[in-house]
Amino acid sequence: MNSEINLINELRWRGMLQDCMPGTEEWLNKEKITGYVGFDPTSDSLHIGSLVPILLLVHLQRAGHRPVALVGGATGMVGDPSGKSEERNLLDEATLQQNLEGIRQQLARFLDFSSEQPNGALLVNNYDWFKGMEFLTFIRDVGKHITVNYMMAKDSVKKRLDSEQGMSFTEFTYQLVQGYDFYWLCTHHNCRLQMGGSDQWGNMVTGTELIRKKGAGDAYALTCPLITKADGGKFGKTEKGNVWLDPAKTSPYQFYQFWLNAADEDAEKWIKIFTLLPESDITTLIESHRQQPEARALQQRLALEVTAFVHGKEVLESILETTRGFFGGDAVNFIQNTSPDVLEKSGLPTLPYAGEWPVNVVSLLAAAGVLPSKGEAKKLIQGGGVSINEKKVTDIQTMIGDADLLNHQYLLVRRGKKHLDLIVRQS
RNA sequence: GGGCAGAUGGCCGAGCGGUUAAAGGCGACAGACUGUAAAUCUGUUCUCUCACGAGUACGCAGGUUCGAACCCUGCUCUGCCCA
Repeated sequence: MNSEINLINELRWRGMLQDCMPGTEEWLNKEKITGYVGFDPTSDSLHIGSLVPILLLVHLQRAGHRPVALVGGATGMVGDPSGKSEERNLLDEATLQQNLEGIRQQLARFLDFSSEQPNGALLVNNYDWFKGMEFLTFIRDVGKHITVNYMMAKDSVKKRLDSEQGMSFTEFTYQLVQGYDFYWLCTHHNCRLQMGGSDQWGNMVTGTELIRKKGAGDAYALTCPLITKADGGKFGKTEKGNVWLDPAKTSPYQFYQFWLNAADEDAEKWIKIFTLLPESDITTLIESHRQQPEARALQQRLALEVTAFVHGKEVLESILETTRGFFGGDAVNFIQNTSPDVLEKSGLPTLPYAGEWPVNVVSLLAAAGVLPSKGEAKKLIQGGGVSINEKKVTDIQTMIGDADLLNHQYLLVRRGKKHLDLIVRQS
């Protein structure tokens, strides 16, 4: 815990500061404060996109301030229109509960929640203060302070008002609901800072406005840029969908691969944002990477740090070993000389197969689940995209039998260049 | 309650009686080139089939026709406008 860290400077050089309200920096330097970030319980796991707000809290705590993580049990029932072109579906209460629990557990990894710390983290759920709230109370105590004119001026609202889709009253009200969160935290925990992605700016400002109007004093807001990819694609997506923090949803091996595959340009930005490495180390890394981009030192370090941060050092070890084995040299040889234990722990996708034997490649790939159907398997093979045990399969008639098994049970299937699956034969 | 517009493949968006498994774009996957990069070029992209082929599909349900995503009827949903 280093209370000498200047939060704003720290965020600034890392490229994590998009905007902050005037006076925020002076105020942060003057005293130890409490700040919060809200998380959306739309799924039972956080994904790497939410890693950014998590890191905002981590930096906050490292700078000696108290971080509060708010899970939106109430707001999740409403749905934030920011950045959404369509009205959102409402979640039912049971799903929401389950999602909250999942998120709660994940957050505990990254923040120090111990109550002995003067700046120990706090986890709150806005459902707790909204569940007893009555409609009349809300419109009298909250709605009265903010004009509709003010609310309509927000980008998120304006955009939807102009669209054909329109916007429901529920979503329109969202900024007030979130604003009240801020007010509640301000009055109950003296929390006067809200942080979040830049799409949250409007909502956050409404909160500070509400706090001021209700006579609770000054409050501040700080946003961080949304993470982008150099090629314009969506950050945090792979062909399998979102990259999750939950190892059951995205295996640590895939997680590691995601970062390792970062484009050069992205890697430079991401290593500042997603790791806690000091500035001097990062400068050196970037420098050496520019000298020798093909060494991929930057991507490797990025993948290593983030994987260790999310999944722990132990898991990382086996991933590194597996990755070296598979991409470094002789993958077939590697499998033959590696204990099943290591292979498994790395989270390399293993697929059991217990069907007919010997078997046609196409049937095998479909049956084992490497590819969704025989048709797919065939197309890929014909396109030259499949190899088994590092030998390209050229003929869809190829038969696979005992002679092909590694260690009497494994088949290494490579789809494209970098998708590996291990088929395990069950006899 | 009244008027208007609309509902097409993962998304956007053409089609408006046969040659439409449905143009084009985006996205996605693969190949070549590379550094497990980016950019570029090429191929694939409803399901099943080695293939010939077959089966499903254009909001839902019926109908007219030799033949319908396209025409008719009813319904559902969405948006806009009026009361």
